Amino acid sequence: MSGQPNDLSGERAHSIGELTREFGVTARTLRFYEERGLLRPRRAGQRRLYDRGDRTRLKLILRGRRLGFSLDEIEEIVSLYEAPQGEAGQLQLLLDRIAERRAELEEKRRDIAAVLRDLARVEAGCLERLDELGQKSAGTKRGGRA
Amino acid sequence: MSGQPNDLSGERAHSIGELTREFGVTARTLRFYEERGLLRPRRAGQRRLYDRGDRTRLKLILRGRRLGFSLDEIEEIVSLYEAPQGEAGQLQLLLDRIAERRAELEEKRRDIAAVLRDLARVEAGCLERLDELGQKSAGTKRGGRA
DNA sequence: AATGCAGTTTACGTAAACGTAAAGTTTTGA
DNA sequence: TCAAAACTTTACGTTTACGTAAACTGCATT
Repeated sequence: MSGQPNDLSGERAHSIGELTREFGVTARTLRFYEERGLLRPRRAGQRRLYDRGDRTRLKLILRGRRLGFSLDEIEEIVSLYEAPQGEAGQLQLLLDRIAERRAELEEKRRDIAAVLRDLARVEAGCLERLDELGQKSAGTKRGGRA
Repeated sequence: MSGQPNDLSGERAHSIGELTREFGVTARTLRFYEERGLLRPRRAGQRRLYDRGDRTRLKLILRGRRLGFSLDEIEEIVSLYEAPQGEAGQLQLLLDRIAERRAELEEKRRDIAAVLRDLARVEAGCLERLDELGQKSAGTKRGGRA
């Protein structure tokens, strides 16, 4: 019903070229991530085939990249999502790591808020100044406020 | 009243060593930022002296760094804060650049929210699982729920 | 006078994250 | 069928953001 013989996922897999277009990354980048162990597409002969899971992972990777995490950190974060159903000790460790990451993310969030606030300030100054200029230019044309 | 002869700022300037301790960066980093034009401490002979303005700039730089901006981008962002009081065309350009940066920052913000949401999910799963384990262990000790 | 500390310049080294080129294979459309 | 397009591996190159080492200077102790 869904196409290829061993289409277990119920969805069509994608070639590397399709991925590059969809996500705006180069093939080199995708191969590099695979080399680093961040992606593990299956193969059809030599060719790589990316299924839904691979695409999900890629999204996570790029998200981390935009936030300035290193690939090592991204690997750690992504691994948190796919953590094994360990016993109590493992689970506690996992919770600890989650807490650490959360703290970092919240720092980043504060940083963003600060920059946005500063930008808003500069913008306000700009607008004010523009307004002044508008007044003056209007005055020049029409003879001023008197 | 405030100390040194040419203390125009009304505050004491800091040596490079003090800065490294205060901000947790190496002296190499500070010199590198200066080489890149991101910082311009004044000098007392050879020695660098960092005043309040330099420290403010450094804070901005490190903030940008934590958010994953390149030093080039950081330079651009910081320069927005200290933009000249240009004429209308300049001001409009400035507003455009502010808008661009704001868009990026808001994407980052969404990314952060997404990661935090995912982490919360994993955490919830962990806690649930821990709870189950607690139940079982209690059961083992006390003979179970019946 | 000697030592040590904090700072300086100069310069080569390095890790991360890819870019780029070469050379070969496989798929696909005319 | 056959050439272009898409993909493969291998390998060296490049940029960014510093690290690290060497050699020098000035100042404060001992």
